[in-house]
Amino acid sequence: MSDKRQQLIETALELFYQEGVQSIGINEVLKVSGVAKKTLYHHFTSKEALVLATLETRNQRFSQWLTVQIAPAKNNQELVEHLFQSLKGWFEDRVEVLGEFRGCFFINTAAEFRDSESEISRYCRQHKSDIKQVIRQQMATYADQPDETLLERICLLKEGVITQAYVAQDMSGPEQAIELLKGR
Amino acid sequence: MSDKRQQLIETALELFYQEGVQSIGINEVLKVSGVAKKTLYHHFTSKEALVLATLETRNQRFSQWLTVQIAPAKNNQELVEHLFQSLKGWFEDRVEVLGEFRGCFFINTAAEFRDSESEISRYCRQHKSDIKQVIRQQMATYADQPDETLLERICLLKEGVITQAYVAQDMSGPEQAIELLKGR
DNA sequence: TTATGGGTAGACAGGTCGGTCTACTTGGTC
DNA sequence: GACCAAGTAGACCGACCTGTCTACCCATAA
Repeated sequence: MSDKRQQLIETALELFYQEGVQSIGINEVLKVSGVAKKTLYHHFTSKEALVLATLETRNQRFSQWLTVQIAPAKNNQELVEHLFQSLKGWFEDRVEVLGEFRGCFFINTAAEFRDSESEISRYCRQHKSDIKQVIRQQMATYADQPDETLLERICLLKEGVITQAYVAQDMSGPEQAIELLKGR
Repeated sequence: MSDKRQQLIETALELFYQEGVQSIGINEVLKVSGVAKKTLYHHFTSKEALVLATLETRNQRFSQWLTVQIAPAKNNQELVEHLFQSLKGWFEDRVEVLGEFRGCFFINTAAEFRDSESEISRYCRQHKSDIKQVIRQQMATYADQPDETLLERICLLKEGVITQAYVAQDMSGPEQAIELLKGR
């Protein structure tokens, strides 16, 4: 992948995540990245293609980060602890690779593109199942049969804590989720 | 309130909720409502003022609907049951007053307006505490001291089930939330 | 040297955006 | 009838949007 292509994606991802895909036009991406318009259209057929590339980059980055965060977990209790404490670190801007917390890029982007059959919405949906798979795979490192019920609950609470942190500016979700899952 | 003002809010709310605030320009609101532009600016100083009016209308509508749905609850277990089954009905388009399900208008709008200090974001935040109060008040009808921990958990799971229903198109959240809260 | 690929600045096009304004109509009240 | 409030159609404005295109440059490989 070329330097310019990467530079465009990085710049666009940062701007889109902070401000919103529809709030940032391609001229702003070009101005901030210092790349020429023709170069942008050399690498991407449209703004949508650029948006999808930012989603893919974010997906890989988030998946990798989470994979590392939960890797030490040797049982379900540790998994829950690692996962939600990691999310808390994200909300509190302690994860540089994920940028200043502005909620979940995928939730936000799905909100901006309401047509659930659009490629962008479908990609956001895919991200959610990708993350579920990341968690399931970690469960599989210490259990023959991952606890599917627990997995469902973790994913449900994950959406809850993220949304609450962003919309309500309430960062207490992770501790609550940990306590709640201890009850089972 | 005048007929035209009400007509503008209703039309804008429907369009904004289905498509997104930034995806619908005022010219589209005018075309669909059949109201003249000068009339719109007679009633609202700006598009933002119209957006805030739609948020208020939605807030009242959702609060009222939820109040009615959970009114029969005589204990925490019933409250949880009524609340989450009501949400499920919403997701499955069984609540006409809330329109075709497109997630939470407040979550979506907060995603479209990323500046958390904007009036719009602050209103979305306010909505979340208003709904929390609706639930707390219902708890107070059958308990001297509402269970604040349960209330927190309900709100957390409420965000989770809504987000998951919208982004992941997974409507199984409410049953999971009910089971999870039974464990406490 | 030539060809190719990647890149530059930025003008241009057609369209939409939010908001302002002209000129006029209608209905109700005094 | 005069006045006021609410309303109409829609032109206009400046700004911004996405995408196309001209004319040109630079580096590398053959």
